[in-house]
Amino acid sequence: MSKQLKKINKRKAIAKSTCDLFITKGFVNISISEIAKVAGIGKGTIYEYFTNKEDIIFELMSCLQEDYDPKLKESLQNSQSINEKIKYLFSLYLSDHPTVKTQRQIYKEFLAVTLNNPSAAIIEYQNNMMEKYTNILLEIIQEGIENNELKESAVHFIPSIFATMDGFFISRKPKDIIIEYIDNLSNLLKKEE
Amino acid sequence: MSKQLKKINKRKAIAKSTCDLFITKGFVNISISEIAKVAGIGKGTIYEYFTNKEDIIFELMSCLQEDYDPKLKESLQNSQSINEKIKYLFSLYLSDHPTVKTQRQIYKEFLAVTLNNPSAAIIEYQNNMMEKYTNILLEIIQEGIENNELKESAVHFIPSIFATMDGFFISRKPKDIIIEYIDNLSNLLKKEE
Amino acid sequence: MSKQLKKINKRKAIAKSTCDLFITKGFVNISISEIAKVAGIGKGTIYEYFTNKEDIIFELMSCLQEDYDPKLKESLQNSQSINEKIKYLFSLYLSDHPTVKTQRQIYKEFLAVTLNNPSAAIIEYQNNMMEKYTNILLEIIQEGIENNELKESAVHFIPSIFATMDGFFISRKPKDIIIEYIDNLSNLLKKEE
Amino acid sequence: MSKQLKKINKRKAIAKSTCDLFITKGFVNISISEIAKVAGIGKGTIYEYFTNKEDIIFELMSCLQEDYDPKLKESLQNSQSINEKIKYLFSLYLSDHPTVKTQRQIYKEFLAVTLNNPSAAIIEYQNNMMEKYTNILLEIIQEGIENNELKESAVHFIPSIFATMDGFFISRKPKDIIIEYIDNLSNLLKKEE
DNA sequence: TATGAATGAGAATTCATTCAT
DNA sequence: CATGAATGAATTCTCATTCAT
Repeated sequence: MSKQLKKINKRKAIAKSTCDLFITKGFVNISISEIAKVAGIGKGTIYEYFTNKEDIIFELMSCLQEDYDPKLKESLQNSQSINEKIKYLFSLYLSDHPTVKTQRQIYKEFLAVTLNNPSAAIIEYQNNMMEKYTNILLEIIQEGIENNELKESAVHFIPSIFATMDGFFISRKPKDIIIEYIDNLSNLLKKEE
Repeated sequence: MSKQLKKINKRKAIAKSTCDLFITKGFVNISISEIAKVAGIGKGTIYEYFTNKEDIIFELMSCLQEDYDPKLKESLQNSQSINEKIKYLFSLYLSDHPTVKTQRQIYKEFLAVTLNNPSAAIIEYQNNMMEKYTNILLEIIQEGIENNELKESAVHFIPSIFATMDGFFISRKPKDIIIEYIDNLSNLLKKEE
Repeated sequence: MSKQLKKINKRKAIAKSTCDLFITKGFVNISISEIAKVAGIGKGTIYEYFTNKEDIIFELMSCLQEDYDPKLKESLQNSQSINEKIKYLFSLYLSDHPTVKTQRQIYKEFLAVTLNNPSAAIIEYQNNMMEKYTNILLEIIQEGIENNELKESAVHFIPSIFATMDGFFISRKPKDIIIEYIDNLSNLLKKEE
Repeated sequence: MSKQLKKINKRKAIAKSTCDLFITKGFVNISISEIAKVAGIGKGTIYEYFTNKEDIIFELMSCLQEDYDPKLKESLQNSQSINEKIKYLFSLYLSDHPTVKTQRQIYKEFLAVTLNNPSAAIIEYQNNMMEKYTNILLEIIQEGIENNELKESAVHFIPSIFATMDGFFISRKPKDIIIEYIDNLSNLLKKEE
């Protein structure tokens, strides 16, 4: 393994080891000392791999996506219906699977950080992430339109859907409200025959 | 003026005086010392009127709503169409009026605080606020249904619309995206003839 | 009632009203605000009657003695044996009577203050108090010697007995240890026949 | 020197460096800033070695005992008579040696802290300390009994003697009073022939 | 490369006391 | 007389970051 790869892997390992801590105490209430402790390394070593505290949660977000995305891709490929695909795409907001719940909580911490310190880098990161998932949704919906399952206007709702998810999410709406919303929107966008 | 009223008014005055500071630097980056300075009072005096820093932004939110709500009510009463009413209701997210822009930025700070410290009190405050505006939207939409302007299913989208607004908001989507969304949704919910 | 007497009485009343507070929280953990609150007066008014916080606990000590001393005197007069008299004299350290327990706890707070801030005035106050009770003990013991109940050397132990009581007291020794000590010393000082 | 040992030693060094400060101003009147200053370290560094202010005076007490105990042991071993041994045992309360005077004053501060904040940990610490010296006294007295120098009842006075010392101490009784007491008690406990 | 000891600026909060009403 | 609003100095403690080893 090259030196650089080794460094990248350690960076990932450190970030992942902080996961529980972020969830339990929340980003703002965690100190570098605590992070170093759970990572099993020295305080100074943190700064060999990260430029600052925020850098860590971004890496963590990336790691979680690295885990999440292939699974998502697979789920999407195995899905038959549009409905099913959408359900998988939004599993971050809905799933009760422990792994996903963890990812969801980290995402909340991430959102809090982006609100507290909206630096250019953060905004870009956030936009890229949003774009990635939006594109996936776009593909699903376009497929639905091509299959005559969805109205053409469905495409206009793509940018809003993730916004709605985030909105439900930050106001802590229960899962069933979210599902209801997806169902209602699906009905509305379904091609009537 | 009674003593108690005087105290309430001063509390409001202090909260309002911090408005610019919250917008410029953001809640987390402000110290009590700075707040006391812009309020023109001693550090200790802050604690005569507020139990802690968060208390201040809640009071500020309340003050802004106290100013905002009567204007909103008036605007709604003077509006003829449903579209217009909805536009007014969402003006917090859209208006370029300096006062509203200020309110919008404070709302963002407020959201950040709710994400950082989701205490029971905060969640309740947030829920009450959400409920208030949701009820207004409900009235507007029910009126539209009664007037045969909207589909009955429109009522199902009420809980999601504020979520969508918040979602657009926290991901810093530009105004026109938001307007586009409202228009698209309006079209979809419009009763077809 | 003369103006001055009125003032003195109010001073006493304020001091007494703080009694529970001192016991519950301890002198160092109490603020003037709290004192004013339980006294049912304004914060500023405290300074009309006391020069500072310590002044209050001294007044309180005095008040408690004013209540305690006549009762003690009466008990001593009604006692037949020396043993009984000594028991009454040390009731501050021993009694389970609620009133006395209160006095005991206040005495502990008082001791803490004298250790923290051994000003000349405090030391004098403490010495006077000690002298008063020492003299009572002296009388009791001299009576015992005259009655041929006690050895003459008993008189030498007078200064030490209160010290021993205080020592047991500050190291929180249980009541039975203290009683045992008194019994042992009594035996030792008893005139052998 | 191992890292841990280094840390322990620095902890001791810091505690010892504060000694004069505690004596001059008293525990309650000292700030962490002052402590850091006399220790020649940064304010934050204090918290690398101590959990709080009280922790420092406990460490200081321990350090002084570490110095005191071997000397005491030696003195006791070199002593011939019981009287002499007792005198050494109580030297903390009596000696005019500068080192011991310092230890005495720190002990007073320690007592003040125990009265102000009678936490479980403090009480335990205090009890252990008391037990240690009580056991030494017990050995001395038992030896005296075995040698037929002391009455058997002498053993009953062991628990009280340190209490008496502390009592004399906190009411600032002069040395000769304390010596007189020891002499009187010795006489009383001496086996009569 | 890894470390953790050292730090001092800065945080929130408290509080005895004053003084205008 | 009584008050309580106002205060700012002072307090304890935190923490991201640096740097010598």
